[in-house]
Amino acid sequence: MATTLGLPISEVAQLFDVTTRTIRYYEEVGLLSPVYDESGVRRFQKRDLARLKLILRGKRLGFRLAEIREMILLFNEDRTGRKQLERTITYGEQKIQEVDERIEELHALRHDLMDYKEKFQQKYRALQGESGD
Amino acid sequence: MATTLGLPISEVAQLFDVTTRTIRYYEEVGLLSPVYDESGVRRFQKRDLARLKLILRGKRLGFRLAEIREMILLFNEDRTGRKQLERTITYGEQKIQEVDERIEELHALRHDLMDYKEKFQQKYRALQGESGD
DNA sequence: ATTAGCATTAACGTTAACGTAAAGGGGAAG
DNA sequence: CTTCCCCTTTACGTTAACGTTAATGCTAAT
Repeated sequence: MATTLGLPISEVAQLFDVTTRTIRYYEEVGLLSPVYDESGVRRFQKRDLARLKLILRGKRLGFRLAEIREMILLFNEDRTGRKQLERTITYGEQKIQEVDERIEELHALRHDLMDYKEKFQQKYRALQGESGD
Repeated sequence: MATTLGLPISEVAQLFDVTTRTIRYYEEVGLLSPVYDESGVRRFQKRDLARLKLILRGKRLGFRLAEIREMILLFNEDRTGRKQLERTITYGEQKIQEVDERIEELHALRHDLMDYKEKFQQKYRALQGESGD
C-alpha cells in the first residue's frame, strides 16, 4: 500500500474555499509546512489540513495570524525540560481563558444588539397601533 | 442647570485607553459624530461614549469597522415605513444569529485547544514518570 | 513540437486601521 | 508679548494579509 503523497495546493484551496495564494502565504509565515514531492510540488497531508482548518477557524473569529501562530506553535514545539513543559501548559491554560473571556464579550455584544432590537420593535409596534388598528 | 457640553477628545481617549487619532479616525469613517463647540472643539456626550464603547467591544472581538458600522447604523437610522422597519428587524435578528454562530465557533476553538493541551500533558506525565518516580 | 493546464518563485500593488509628523488656532499663565 | 498646552486639519508612513502580474517549469494531450 503506497502512502498517499497528499493533496496538491489547488485541491486544498477548493476544499477550504480559499485561494492558493492564501495557502502559500500561510506557509511563507510559518503556519504551514507541507512536504514537497520530487518535482517541487507541495503535498498537503492530513496534519496540514487539520492545521489549516484551525487557522481558518481562527481567522473567522478575527484572530490575527500572529495570534494563531502562537496557539499552534504553543503545543507543537519540541520543548524539553520540566520547567519548559510546565510553562507551556500554563500559557496554554491562559490562552483558553482568553477564549472564555471572548465568549463572554460576545454574549455582552449579543445583549446590546438585543436591546437595540427591542427598542426598535417598540417603534414598530407604535406604528402598527397607529394605523393598523 | 447648564447642559454639559461633553468631554473633549483627550479625556475620552484616556477613559477608553485609546489614542485621539483612533477616535478621530472613527469619526472620519462615520462611526462617531460628536458635536463641536463654538471654537471648533469636539465634545463627546453620553451617546457618543456609549457608541464608542460598543465599537471597541466589537474591535476586541475582531470585527472590522465596516461590520461594526453595519451593526450600529442598523437600528439607528430613521427608517420609516413598515416594510423598512420589518426588514431592519429581520436583518438585526440575522446579525444576532451570526453572533451566536461565532460563539459556537469559539467553543470549537476552545475544544481544539483543550485537545492540544491534553495531548501535551500526556507527554509531560511521561517525563514525570520517567525520572520523577 | 506545440499547446494546455497546473505548478513554482519573485516582486510589486492594495486595503484597513491606524501612527506620526507638520503647520497652525485659542486661551490661560508668566 | 511670549510660552505652553490642548485643540484642529492635512497628509504622508506603516503593517498585515493577501491580490495580481510576470516569468518559468513539468507533464499530458494533440
